[in-house]
Amino acid sequence: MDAGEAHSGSELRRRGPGEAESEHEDPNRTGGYRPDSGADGAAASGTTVGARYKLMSPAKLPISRSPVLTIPPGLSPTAFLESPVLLSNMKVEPSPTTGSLPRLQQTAHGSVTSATSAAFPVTTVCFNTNTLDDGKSSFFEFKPHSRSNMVPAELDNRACEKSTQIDGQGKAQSFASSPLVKSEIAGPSNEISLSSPVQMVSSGASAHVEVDLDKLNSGGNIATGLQVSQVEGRGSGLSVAAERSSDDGYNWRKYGQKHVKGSEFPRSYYKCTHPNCEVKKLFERSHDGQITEIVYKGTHDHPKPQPNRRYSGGNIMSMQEERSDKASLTSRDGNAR
DNA sequence: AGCCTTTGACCAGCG
DNA sequence: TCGCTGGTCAAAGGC
Repeated sequence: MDAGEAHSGSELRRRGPGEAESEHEDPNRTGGYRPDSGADGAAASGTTVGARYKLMSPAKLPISRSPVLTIPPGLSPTAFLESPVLLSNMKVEPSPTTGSLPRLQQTAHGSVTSATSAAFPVTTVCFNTNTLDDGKSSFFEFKPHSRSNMVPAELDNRACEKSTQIDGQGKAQSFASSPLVKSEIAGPSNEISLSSPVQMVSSGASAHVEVDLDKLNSGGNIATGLQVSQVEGRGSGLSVAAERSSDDGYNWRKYGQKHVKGSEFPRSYYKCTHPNCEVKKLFERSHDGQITEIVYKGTHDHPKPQPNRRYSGGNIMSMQEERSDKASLTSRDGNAR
Protein backbone atom coordinates (compact mmCIF):
# COMPACT_ATOMS: atom_id res chain seq x y z
CA MET A 1 0.00 0.00 0.00
CA ASP A 2 1.00 3.55 0.03
CA ALA A 3 2.07 3.39 3.57
CA GLY A 4 4.36 0.61 2.71
CA GLU A 5 5.91 2.50 -0.09
CA ALA A 6 6.50 5.42 2.10
CA HIS A 7 8.44 3.21 4.29
CA SER A 8 10.44 1.79 1.58
CA GLY A 9 11.59 5.23 0.85
CA SER A 10 12.90 5.58 4.30
CA GLU A 11 15.01 2.65 3.69
CA LEU A 12 17.68 4.83 2.30
CA ARG A 13 17.60 7.15 5.16
CA ARG A 14 20.28 6.57 7.62
CA ARG A 15 20.22 6.71 11.28
CA GLY A 16 21.86 9.67 12.88
CA PRO A 17 25.08 9.26 14.72
CA GLY A 18 23.35 9.84 17.96
CA GLU A 19 21.30 6.79 17.39
CA ALA A 20 24.26 4.63 16.99
CA GLU A 21 23.63 1.32 18.50
CA SER A 22 25.29 1.15 21.82
CA GLU A 23 26.28 -1.79 23.88
CA HIS A 24 23.07 -1.75 25.75
CA GLU A 25 20.16 -2.81 23.76
CA ASP A 26 17.87 -0.19 22.57
CA PRO A 27 14.32 -1.38 22.76
CA ASN A 28 13.30 1.21 20.33
CA ARG A 29 15.62 -0.06 17.80
CA THR A 30 14.24 -3.47 17.82
CA GLY A 31 11.28 -2.86 15.70
CA GLY A 32 11.23 0.81 15.27
CA TYR A 33 14.13 1.08 13.03
CA ARG A 34 13.21 -1.66 10.75
CA PRO A 35 11.52 -0.29 7.77
CA ASP A 36 11.09 -3.71 6.44
CA SER A 37 9.89 -5.36 9.52
CA GLY A 38 8.27 -2.48 11.19
CA ALA A 39 4.63 -2.50 12.00
CA ASP A 40 3.85 -1.01 8.67
CA GLY A 41 6.37 -3.10 6.99
CA ALA A 42 4.73 -6.22 8.15
CA ALA A 43 1.41 -5.05 7.00
CA ALA A 44 2.33 -3.37 3.84
CA SER A 45 5.79 -3.07 2.55
CA GLY A 46 6.95 -5.78 4.78
CA THR A 47 4.70 -8.06 3.01
CA THR A 48 6.27 -7.27 -0.20
CA VAL A 49 9.67 -8.00 0.83
CA GLY A 50 9.06 -9.14 4.29
CA ALA A 51 7.12 -11.98 2.91
CA ARG A 52 10.44 -13.50 2.42
CA TYR A 53 10.66 -17.09 1.81
CA LYS A 54 8.19 -17.94 4.36
CA LEU A 55 5.35 -16.39 2.63
CA MET A 56 6.44 -17.87 -0.54
CA SER A 57 6.30 -21.28 0.82
CA PRO A 58 2.91 -22.36 1.95
CA ALA A 59 4.05 -24.65 4.62
CA LYS A 60 0.58 -25.86 5.06
CA LEU A 61 0.30 -27.02 1.56
CA PRO A 62 1.22 -30.52 0.69
CA ILE A 63 3.75 -29.11 -1.59
CA SER A 64 6.56 -28.08 0.56
CA ARG A 65 7.96 -25.35 -1.55
CA SER A 66 10.26 -24.38 1.19
CA PRO A 67 12.01 -21.14 0.69
CA VAL A 68 15.07 -22.87 1.66
CA LEU A 69 16.10 -25.04 -1.11
CA THR A 70 16.54 -28.42 0.23
CA ILE A 71 17.08 -31.50 -1.73
CA PRO A 72 16.03 -34.84 -0.52
CA PRO A 73 18.97 -36.91 0.49
CA GLY A 74 18.22 -39.40 -2.16
CA LEU A 75 18.37 -36.91 -4.93
CA SER A 76 21.54 -36.19 -6.66
CA PRO A 77 22.37 -33.41 -9.04
CA THR A 78 23.85 -35.92 -11.26
CA ALA A 79 20.51 -37.43 -11.78
CA PHE A 80 19.28 -34.18 -13.15
CA LEU A 81 22.11 -33.94 -15.53
CA GLU A 82 21.55 -37.35 -16.80
CA SER A 83 17.90 -36.86 -17.03
CA PRO A 84 16.62 -36.83 -20.58
CA VAL A 85 14.78 -33.73 -19.77
CA LEU A 86 17.94 -31.86 -19.56
CA LEU A 87 19.11 -33.07 -22.82
CA SER A 88 15.96 -32.17 -24.50
CA ASN A 89 16.35 -28.71 -23.21
CA MET A 90 19.63 -28.31 -24.81
CA LYS A 91 18.11 -26.35 -27.56
CA VAL A 92 17.96 -22.70 -27.01
CA GLU A 93 14.54 -21.34 -26.90
CA PRO A 94 13.38 -17.92 -27.77
CA SER A 95 12.50 -15.84 -24.86
CA PRO A 96 8.90 -15.14 -24.92
CA THR A 97 8.25 -12.64 -22.34
CA THR A 98 4.95 -13.26 -20.98
CA GLY A 99 3.26 -16.51 -21.03
CA SER A 100 4.07 -16.89 -24.60
CA LEU A 101 7.25 -18.51 -23.95
CA PRO A 102 7.54 -21.93 -25.28
CA ARG A 103 6.84 -24.61 -22.84
CA LEU A 104 9.88 -26.12 -21.42
CA GLN A 105 10.19 -29.61 -20.40
CA GLN A 106 8.78 -29.99 -17.08
CA THR A 107 9.41 -32.70 -14.69
CA ALA A 108 6.73 -34.32 -12.73
CA HIS A 109 7.15 -31.51 -10.32
CA GLY A 110 6.80 -28.98 -12.99
CA SER A 111 10.36 -27.93 -12.93
CA VAL A 112 12.38 -27.10 -15.91
CA THR A 113 15.94 -27.94 -16.25
CA SER A 114 18.46 -27.78 -18.92
CA ALA A 115 22.02 -28.74 -18.97
CA THR A 116 24.91 -28.54 -21.28
CA SER A 117 28.19 -30.15 -21.26
CA ALA A 118 29.92 -26.89 -21.55
CA ALA A 119 32.49 -26.11 -18.96
CA PHE A 120 30.89 -22.93 -17.91
CA PRO A 121 30.64 -21.74 -14.40
CA VAL A 122 27.64 -22.70 -12.54
CA THR A 123 25.18 -20.10 -11.76
CA THR A 124 22.01 -19.97 -9.88
CA VAL A 125 19.36 -17.42 -10.24
CA CYS A 126 16.32 -17.31 -8.13
CA PHE A 127 13.48 -14.98 -8.49
CA ASN A 128 11.36 -14.36 -5.53
CA THR A 129 8.82 -11.88 -6.45
CA ASN A 130 6.10 -11.43 -4.02
CA THR A 131 3.44 -9.07 -4.98
CA LEU A 132 1.57 -9.22 -1.83
CA ASP A 133 -0.60 -6.54 -3.11
CA ASP A 134 -2.14 -9.01 -5.32
CA GLY A 135 -1.44 -11.82 -3.07
CA LYS A 136 0.59 -13.41 -5.70
CA SER A 137 4.12 -14.35 -5.52
CA SER A 138 6.46 -16.01 -7.83
CA PHE A 139 9.64 -17.77 -7.34
CA PHE A 140 12.01 -18.26 -10.10
CA GLU A 141 15.22 -20.03 -9.82
CA PHE A 142 17.88 -20.51 -12.31
CA LYS A 143 20.73 -22.70 -11.46
CA PRO A 144 23.58 -23.67 -13.61
CA HIS A 145 25.66 -26.52 -12.56
CA SER A 146 29.04 -25.51 -11.44
CA ARG A 147 29.14 -26.18 -7.89
CA SER A 148 29.41 -29.83 -8.37
CA ASN A 149 32.70 -29.73 -6.68
CA MET A 150 31.24 -27.68 -3.96
CA VAL A 151 29.10 -28.77 -1.14
CA PRO A 152 25.98 -26.97 -2.18
CA ALA A 153 25.84 -28.73 -5.43
CA GLU A 154 23.33 -31.09 -4.13
CA LEU A 155 21.56 -28.50 -2.21
CA ASP A 156 21.05 -26.54 -5.29
CA ASN A 157 19.41 -29.29 -7.07
CA ARG A 158 17.41 -30.12 -4.14
CA ALA A 159 16.35 -26.62 -3.74
CA CYS A 160 15.38 -26.44 -7.28
CA GLU A 161 13.54 -29.59 -6.89
CA LYS A 162 11.40 -28.20 -4.21
CA SER A 163 10.92 -24.86 -5.60
CA THR A 164 10.17 -26.50 -8.76
CA GLN A 165 7.11 -27.92 -7.40
CA ILE A 166 4.94 -25.58 -9.20
CA ASP A 167 1.32 -26.05 -9.54
CA GLY A 168 1.87 -26.61 -13.13
CA GLN A 169 1.55 -23.15 -14.39
CA GLY A 170 5.11 -22.22 -13.92
CA LYS A 171 7.08 -21.89 -17.02
CA ALA A 172 10.74 -21.57 -17.32
CA GLN A 173 13.35 -21.43 -19.89
CA SER A 174 16.81 -22.53 -19.96
CA PHE A 175 19.51 -22.16 -22.46
CA ALA A 176 22.10 -24.49 -23.59
CA SER A 177 24.80 -21.97 -23.28
CA SER A 178 25.32 -22.83 -19.71
CA PRO A 179 26.47 -26.00 -18.17
CA LEU A 180 23.32 -26.47 -16.39
CA VAL A 181 20.49 -24.13 -16.20
CA LYS A 182 17.64 -24.67 -13.97
CA SER A 183 14.72 -22.44 -13.74
CA GLU A 184 11.92 -22.80 -11.39
CA ILE A 185 8.90 -20.86 -10.67
CA ALA A 186 6.82 -21.36 -7.68
CA GLY A 187 3.76 -19.54 -6.69
CA PRO A 188 2.31 -19.04 -3.29
CA SER A 189 -0.60 -21.13 -3.97
CA ASN A 190 -1.27 -21.85 -7.50
CA GLU A 191 -1.24 -18.75 -9.46
CA ILE A 192 2.08 -18.95 -10.98
CA SER A 193 1.32 -18.02 -14.42
CA LEU A 194 4.53 -16.35 -14.84
CA SER A 195 6.83 -16.56 -17.68
CA SER A 196 10.46 -16.62 -17.10
CA PRO A 197 12.19 -15.62 -20.21
CA VAL A 198 15.68 -16.43 -19.40
CA GLN A 199 18.30 -15.89 -21.93
CA MET A 200 21.70 -17.18 -21.57
CA VAL A 201 24.31 -15.96 -23.85
CA SER A 202 27.68 -17.38 -23.57
CA SER A 203 30.45 -16.08 -25.61
CA GLY A 204 33.81 -17.64 -25.51
CA ALA A 205 35.05 -18.30 -22.09
CA SER A 206 32.38 -16.44 -20.39
CA ALA A 207 28.85 -17.36 -19.99
CA HIS A 208 26.38 -14.62 -19.87
CA VAL A 209 22.98 -15.12 -18.51
CA GLU A 210 20.30 -12.72 -19.20
CA VAL A 211 16.93 -12.91 -17.72
CA ASP A 212 14.27 -10.86 -19.18
CA LEU A 213 11.85 -11.03 -16.43
CA ASP A 214 12.57 -7.58 -15.48
CA LYS A 215 10.33 -6.12 -17.97
CA LEU A 216 7.60 -8.02 -16.49
CA ASN A 217 8.26 -6.41 -13.24
CA SER A 218 8.58 -3.04 -14.68
CA GLY A 219 5.22 -3.44 -16.12
CA GLY A 220 4.02 -4.36 -12.74
CA ASN A 221 0.97 -5.78 -14.34
CA ILE A 222 2.10 -9.22 -14.78
CA ALA A 223 0.81 -11.60 -12.27
CA THR A 224 4.31 -12.53 -11.44
CA GLY A 225 6.78 -9.84 -11.96
CA LEU A 226 10.11 -11.20 -12.67
CA GLN A 227 13.34 -9.45 -12.69
CA VAL A 228 16.21 -9.53 -14.98
CA SER A 229 19.44 -10.74 -13.76
CA GLN A 230 22.58 -11.56 -15.47
CA VAL A 231 25.23 -13.85 -14.42
CA GLU A 232 28.40 -13.95 -16.17
CA GLY A 233 31.03 -16.48 -16.41
CA ARG A 234 34.28 -16.68 -14.73
CA GLY A 235 36.98 -14.15 -15.09
CA SER A 236 35.53 -12.43 -18.04
CA GLY A 237 35.06 -8.75 -18.51
CA LEU A 238 31.46 -9.31 -17.86
CA SER A 239 32.30 -10.14 -14.33
CA VAL A 240 32.52 -6.47 -13.71
CA ALA A 241 28.93 -6.07 -14.46
CA ALA A 242 28.11 -9.02 -12.38
CA GLU A 243 30.03 -7.60 -9.54
CA ARG A 244 28.06 -4.51 -9.76
CA SER A 245 25.14 -6.68 -9.07
CA SER A 246 23.18 -4.23 -11.08
CA ASP A 247 23.61 -5.83 -14.40
CA ASP A 248 19.92 -6.02 -14.62
CA GLY A 249 19.83 -2.35 -15.23
CA TYR A 250 18.69 -1.34 -11.83
CA ASN A 251 20.74 0.26 -9.15
CA TRP A 252 21.42 -1.79 -6.12
CA ARG A 253 22.93 -0.98 -2.84
CA LYS A 254 24.56 -3.64 -0.79
CA TYR A 255 23.31 -3.65 2.74
CA GLY A 256 24.76 -6.76 4.09
CA GLN A 257 26.78 -9.83 3.61
CA LYS A 258 26.69 -13.03 5.44
CA HIS A 259 28.07 -16.44 5.21
CA VAL A 260 25.16 -18.76 5.38
CA LYS A 261 25.46 -22.28 6.44
CA GLY A 262 25.51 -24.75 3.65
CA SER A 263 26.85 -22.21 1.27
CA GLU A 264 30.42 -22.24 0.41
CA PHE A 265 30.46 -18.57 -0.36
CA PRO A 266 29.17 -15.56 1.48
CA ARG A 267 25.78 -14.26 0.56
CA SER A 268 25.41 -10.64 -0.33
CA TYR A 269 22.22 -8.68 0.21
CA TYR A 270 21.23 -5.86 -2.07
CA LYS A 271 18.40 -3.42 -2.13
CA CYS A 272 17.14 -1.47 -5.03
CA THR A 273 18.18 2.12 -4.52
CA HIS A 274 15.02 3.42 -6.04
CA PRO A 275 13.12 5.47 -3.45
CA ASN A 276 9.94 3.54 -3.65
CA CYS A 277 11.32 0.27 -4.65
CA GLU A 278 11.62 -2.40 -2.05
CA VAL A 279 13.04 -4.99 -4.27
CA LYS A 280 15.87 -6.89 -2.78
CA LYS A 281 18.18 -9.36 -4.18
CA LEU A 282 20.74 -11.56 -2.70
CA PHE A 283 23.36 -13.60 -4.34
CA GLU A 284 26.29 -15.71 -3.59
CA ARG A 285 29.53 -15.27 -5.33
CA SER A 286 32.35 -17.69 -5.45
CA HIS A 287 35.89 -16.73 -4.75
CA ASP A 288 36.36 -16.54 -8.47
CA GLY A 289 33.94 -13.76 -8.53
CA GLN A 290 31.35 -15.68 -10.37
CA ILE A 291 27.89 -15.58 -9.05
CA THR A 292 26.66 -18.92 -7.98
CA GLU A 293 23.23 -17.98 -6.87
CA ILE A 294 20.92 -15.04 -7.24
CA VAL A 295 17.62 -14.50 -5.57
CA TYR A 296 15.27 -11.66 -6.28
CA LYS A 297 12.66 -10.57 -3.83
CA GLY A 298 9.91 -8.26 -4.83
CA THR A 299 9.16 -6.53 -8.03
CA HIS A 300 10.34 -3.26 -9.46
CA ASP A 301 7.56 -0.83 -9.81
CA HIS A 302 9.68 1.65 -11.60
CA PRO A 303 11.55 1.84 -14.84
CA LYS A 304 15.20 1.14 -15.03
CA PRO A 305 17.48 4.02 -14.30
CA GLN A 306 19.79 5.47 -16.85
CA PRO A 307 22.24 2.88 -17.93
CA ASN A 308 25.30 5.02 -17.84
CA ARG A 309 24.73 6.42 -14.50
CA ARG A 310 27.89 5.37 -12.94
CA TYR A 311 29.53 2.19 -13.93
CA SER A 312 30.33 1.71 -17.50
CA GLY A 313 30.40 -1.97 -16.89
CA GLY A 314 26.75 -1.89 -16.28
CA ASN A 315 26.19 -0.28 -19.56
CA ILE A 316 26.94 -3.36 -21.40
CA MET A 317 24.33 -5.22 -19.62
CA SER A 318 21.93 -2.41 -19.64
CA MET A 319 22.20 -2.07 -23.31
CA GLN A 320 21.60 -5.68 -23.85
CA GLU A 321 18.76 -5.62 -21.53
CA GLU A 322 17.30 -2.63 -23.05
CA ARG A 323 17.29 -4.31 -26.33
CA SER A 324 15.74 -7.41 -25.05
CA ASP A 325 13.55 -5.23 -23.02
CA LYS A 326 12.06 -3.59 -25.96
CA ALA A 327 11.63 -6.81 -27.68
CA SER A 328 10.05 -8.29 -24.67
CA LEU A 329 7.82 -5.40 -24.16
CA THR A 330 6.64 -5.66 -27.62
CA SER A 331 5.88 -9.26 -27.45
CA ARG A 332 4.61 -8.92 -23.99
CA ASP A 333 2.34 -6.20 -24.96
CA GLY A 334 0.68 -8.48 -27.29
CA ASN A 335 0.78 -11.47 -25.08
CA ALA A 336 0.11 -9.90 -21.82
CA ARG A 337 -3.36 -9.19 -22.80
C1' DA B 1 29.84 15.64 -1.94
C1' DG B 2 27.42 11.73 -2.55
C1' DC B 3 26.90 6.95 -3.07
C1' DC B 4 28.36 2.37 -2.34
C1' DT B 5 30.85 -1.32 0.05
C1' DT B 6 32.51 -3.43 4.09
C1' DT B 7 31.92 -5.32 8.54
C1' DG B 8 30.25 -6.37 13.14
C1' DA B 9 26.27 -6.63 15.87
C1' DC B 10 21.42 -7.21 16.69
C1' DC B 11 16.95 -9.26 16.05
C1' DA B 12 13.45 -12.55 14.76
C1' DG B 13 12.04 -17.03 13.38
C1' DC B 14 12.52 -21.91 13.53
C1' DG B 15 13.95 -26.45 15.12
C1' DT C 1 13.22 -22.90 26.43
C1' DC C 2 17.57 -22.65 24.27
C1' DG C 3 20.48 -22.47 20.44
C1' DC C 4 21.22 -21.75 15.62
C1' DT C 5 20.71 -19.45 11.35
C1' DG C 6 19.34 -15.98 8.26
C1' DG C 7 18.34 -11.29 7.44
C1' DT C 8 18.91 -6.45 8.41
C1' DC C 9 20.91 -2.32 10.39
C1' DA C 10 24.16 1.17 10.66
C1' DA C 11 28.94 3.27 11.32
C1' DA C 12 33.14 3.80 8.98
C1' DG C 13 35.82 3.92 5.03
C1' DG C 14 36.61 4.09 0.05
C1' DC C 15 35.73 5.46 -4.57
